[in-house]
Amino acid sequence: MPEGHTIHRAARLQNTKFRGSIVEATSPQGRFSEGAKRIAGTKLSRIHASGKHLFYDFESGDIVHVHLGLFGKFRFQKLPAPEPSPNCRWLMWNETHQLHLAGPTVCEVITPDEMQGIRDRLGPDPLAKHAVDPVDKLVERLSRRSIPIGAAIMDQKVMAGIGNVYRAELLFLIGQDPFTPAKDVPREALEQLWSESVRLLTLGEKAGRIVTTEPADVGRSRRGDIKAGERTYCYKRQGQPCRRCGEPIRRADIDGRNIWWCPNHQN
DNA sequence: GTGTCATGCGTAT
DNA sequence: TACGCCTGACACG
Repeated sequence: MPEGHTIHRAARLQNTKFRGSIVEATSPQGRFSEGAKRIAGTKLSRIHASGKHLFYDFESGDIVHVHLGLFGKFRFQKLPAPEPSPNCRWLMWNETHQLHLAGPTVCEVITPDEMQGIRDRLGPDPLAKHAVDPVDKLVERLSRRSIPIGAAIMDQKVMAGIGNVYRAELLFLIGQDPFTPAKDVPREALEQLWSESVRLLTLGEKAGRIVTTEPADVGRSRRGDIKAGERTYCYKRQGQPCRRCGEPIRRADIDGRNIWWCPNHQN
């Protein structure tokens, strides 16, 4: 389930077991054999995330760059662990734990310069520790663009880490029509967009899942009680009543991806 | 078993 | 706008 929260969570959890240790590595599926051979037996300094990109810094200067794409999945297992699946692209382990990666869009060894290039191309990341003037950057990147705001915030150069679920939920929460041209969205709304994205992705990073609803809106008393099917306001809810006003949620297509919204109070 | 869809993104047309 | 890549879950027969 890879939006930015998943990637930052992976970095945080994997650091607890791998940071500072000598690791071994293979590529059961074969497509990362050269890379695995290169890092095997070396020290992993730290793991960090930018938007949906994960970076594994090795003491040698090599960096493993991973992007999960739509299908990529990690299994983070205590040893002894089951045999890796045949489609495992990258298997990495130390004395106590193993990391099993399957189905990523990207798994490659890069240089620090290449990593910097990737990071430079990303917009502000709501989960970055010290984002500098993020709202100014949003304003700058959107002020001349006539594409719908719903398309713009999926562009990782505008904002890093937002995917299709958070897109729908963020626009719902700030009451913004997804089809408004990006340049016509007032700064005030972009300020809200930023603060809500920080709040929601932080929640998602902690919980390990996307939950955007408030307990009161789904008839519960505590966040911990929110069940599957009650965790979003819009996402995949076409035809169902808006949790805030009862209006049927609508669905449309923006650039080949589904978007859901409440036509009554997103405008 | 087959077909469809999915929380992504780069490249070609 | 379409297609390719990569996997898994689910609906349907």
